[in-house]
Amino acid sequence: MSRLIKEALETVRDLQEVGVVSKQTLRDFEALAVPPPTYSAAAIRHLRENFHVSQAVFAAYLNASVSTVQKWENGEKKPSGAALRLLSVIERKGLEVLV
Amino acid sequence: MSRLIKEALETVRDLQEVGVVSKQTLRDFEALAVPPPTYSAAAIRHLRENFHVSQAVFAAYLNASVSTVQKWENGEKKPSGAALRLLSVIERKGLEVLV
DNA sequence: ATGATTATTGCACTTAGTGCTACAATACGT
DNA sequence: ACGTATTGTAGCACTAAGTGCAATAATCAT
Repeated sequence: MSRLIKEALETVRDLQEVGVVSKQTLRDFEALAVPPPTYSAAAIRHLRENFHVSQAVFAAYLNASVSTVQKWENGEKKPSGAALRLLSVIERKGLEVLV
Repeated sequence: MSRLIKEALETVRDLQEVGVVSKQTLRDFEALAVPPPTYSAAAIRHLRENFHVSQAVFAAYLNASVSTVQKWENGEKKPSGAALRLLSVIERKGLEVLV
C-alpha cells in the first residue's frame, strides 16, 4: 500500500474513532485503499512454477482454461481484475485456499 | 465434490501409495477434482449482502468495476472462471483474505 | 533414441469487463 | 414530511479477456 494512502487511511480511522465518520465509510475506505495487484507475464509464470504445477493444473485450480493461463504467461492477454486479485490470494495463501 | 470423483480420487491416492502413479499425477488429479464453483445472480447478491457492503465496496475488494458487479447480480453477465473461484474463496474465507 | 508430458503458436469466435449517463429507489438527517 | 445523499438500475457502445482447437516444438525421463 502506498505511503500516502496509508496515511489517509490512518486519518479516516481517527475520524471514525471520534465519530466524524461512520463505520461504513471506514470500511469503504479500507476496501478502496487495497491496492490493485499487478502481475507481469513473467511474474505469473514464476508464481505458478513456485508451486511446481503444470499450466493445466494451475488452470484447474484457477478454474480457468489452459489457453487462458498460457496467454497470461506469454503476455498475449492480461488477467481481469478479479483474476489478478485471485493471483494475489494464491501468492499470499497458497493454492490450498482454493480448494 | 461429487461422490464419484471423490472415490476416484481415493483410488488414485492408493495407486500413488503403491507407486503406480507419481506424486505429480496425484496432484494433477486433486486439482482436477476440485469442482468448478457456480453462483447464480441471486447467490452473488446474497453473498455480498452477507458482508453488508455496497456494490462499490464489493467491487473494490474484488478489484473489479462497479458495472461488472451490477451485471453479475442482475444476470446480464456471468463471472469468468477465475472470478467464480474468487467468489468461492470469499464465501469460505471472508473478505479479509483479499487484503 | 523414443515416447510421454508439457508448452507454444496461430486462428477464429464468444462474451466478460468497463465506462458513462440518466434515472429510480431507498435511507438519513434535520 | 422534505430535501438530500447514498445506493442501485438500465441502456448504450466498445475493448479486450476468455475459450477451443489443432498443429508444432521443446523438455524430460527411461
